[in-house]
Amino acid sequence: MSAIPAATVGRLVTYLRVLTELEQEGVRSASSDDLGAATRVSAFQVRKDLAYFGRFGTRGAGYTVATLRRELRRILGLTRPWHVAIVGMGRLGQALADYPAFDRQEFRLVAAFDVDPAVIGRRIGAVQVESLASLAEVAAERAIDLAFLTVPAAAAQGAVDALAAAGVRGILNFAPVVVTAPENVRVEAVDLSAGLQRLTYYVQAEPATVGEVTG
Amino acid sequence: MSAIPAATVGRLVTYLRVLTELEQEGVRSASSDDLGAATRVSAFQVRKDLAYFGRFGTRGAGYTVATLRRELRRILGLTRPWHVAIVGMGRLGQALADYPAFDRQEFRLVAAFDVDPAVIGRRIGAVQVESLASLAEVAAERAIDLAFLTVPAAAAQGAVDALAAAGVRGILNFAPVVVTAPENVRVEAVDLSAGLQRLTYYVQAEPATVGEVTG
DNA sequence: TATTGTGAACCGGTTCACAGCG
DNA sequence: CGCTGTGAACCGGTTCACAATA
Repeated sequence: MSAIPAATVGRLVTYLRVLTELEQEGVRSASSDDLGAATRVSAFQVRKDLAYFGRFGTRGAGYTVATLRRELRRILGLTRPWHVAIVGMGRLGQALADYPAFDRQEFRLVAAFDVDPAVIGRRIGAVQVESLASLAEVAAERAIDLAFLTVPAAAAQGAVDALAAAGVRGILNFAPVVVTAPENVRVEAVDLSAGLQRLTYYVQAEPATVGEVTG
Repeated sequence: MSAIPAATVGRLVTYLRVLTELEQEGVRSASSDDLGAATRVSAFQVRKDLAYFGRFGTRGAGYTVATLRRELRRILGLTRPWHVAIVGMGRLGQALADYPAFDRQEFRLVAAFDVDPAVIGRRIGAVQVESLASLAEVAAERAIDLAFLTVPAAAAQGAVDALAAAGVRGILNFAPVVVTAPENVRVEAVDLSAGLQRLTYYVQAEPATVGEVTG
C-alpha cells in the first residue's frame, strides 16, 4: 500500500545486478535466500520489497532469474532508452562521457554542455561540447530526459533551474550541494565528498564499531 | 542514546557545508531554523542530530557558526590529515586524482595503483601510478588510511581484500557491486549506476509524484 | 517439502510539544 | 522573549511467524 520506500528502490537496483550476473552464469532460478545472501539483505526483506510490485515467485521453487530480471527492469524503467546530457565538462564530466552504460542500449549520451569557451566545440566521447546557453534548444531537439550535473557547487542551482526549464525530468547531481528542483524533476545525489566525510566519521569513531558518542 | 543513525551522520556533513559557506560570508550565528532551511531538513531534526553529540547552541540565540563548524569538523574526524590512495587508474580514477579536496589539508593523495602496465609509472595529479602488487608495502610506508576504489566491478572484491590486508581503514567504493569487508574496515558506496537507475524509476513512475504501484 | 507472500509485531528514526535557560 | 535541548508520541520500515501453495 501507499508509497514505496526509497530504500526499497535502492535495493531493487542491487537485486537486478545480481540477477544479471546469475543470468550470465546460466543460473535459472534463485530463492529469496540466494538473493539476500548476494546483496547482504535478509530474505524477508527481499520478499517484502518484491511484494510491493506483485507476485513474481513460485512457492517451493523460488524466482525464475530471467523473469524476475525482466520484471525488475520494467519496474525500474529500463526497458526504453533514456537520452542523457552531461552538464559541466570538467574532469569529472569528461570521465563520465566514457561511462560504460552509454555503450549499452538503455542510456544514450546525446549532449554535453559547458560555459567555458575553451571546452566548447571539443569532441568528448560520442558528443561535441556545446554552450550551456543552447541547452533549451538542444534539449527540445534531442529529447533530453536526464542530466548528469557535474558543475562547480556554486553553479549547480542555476544549472538545475535551467535543466528544469528545458524539460529535463531527472538529474543526477554530482555537485556537493543541496539543490532545489520543481516537483516534477527528480534529483538523485551522487556525492563523493559526503561519502568521504561519512567515511572519516566511522573510521575515526572505531574501534567502537558503530560510532560511540564521544561526549 | 546508543548508536548514531547513519542518516544523522549524512546530515552532519551537509550542516558542515552550510556552516562553511556561512563563515565565508561572515555570518556569525545561525539558528536550527536557518540550518534546516539551507539543508532541507526540519529544525527539529537539526537540533536532534546535534544533540546526539552534545550541547552546542545558546538558548534564545542559536548556534555560533565558527564554534559549531569546529565541533562538526571534530565529530566528523576532519581535524587531522587523511592519507588517501586511489586503486584503479582508469578514467574515473584519473579524474579523482584532481579532486579539489586533495588541494586542501584534510585529504592527501599519497598513492595510486593499477594492474595495467600501460598505466603504471605514469604521473597523474600529485602521484605516480604504482603496481597494485606493491600495495601492502606502500600502504605501510605511507600510512594509507583510506582508498578510493575505482576498479571494474569484477575486480572490486579482490581489491577490498587486499586493502583490508594492507591495513586500510576505510574504502570509498565506486564499483557497482556489494563488497564484503572485515568489521574493522568501513566501506561507503558512491554508486553512479545505482543513482541513475533510481532516477529512471522515479522519472518513469511520474506523474504520480512518489511512485505509484503499477500492479 | 520447500519457499513464497503477507498480516502483525517490533524497532528505530522523525516529529512534536514544551520545559529549560540565556 | 526566543531558541535550544529533549522526553514522549508517532510513523514507517524491518523483522518475524506462519498460512498459502506449487
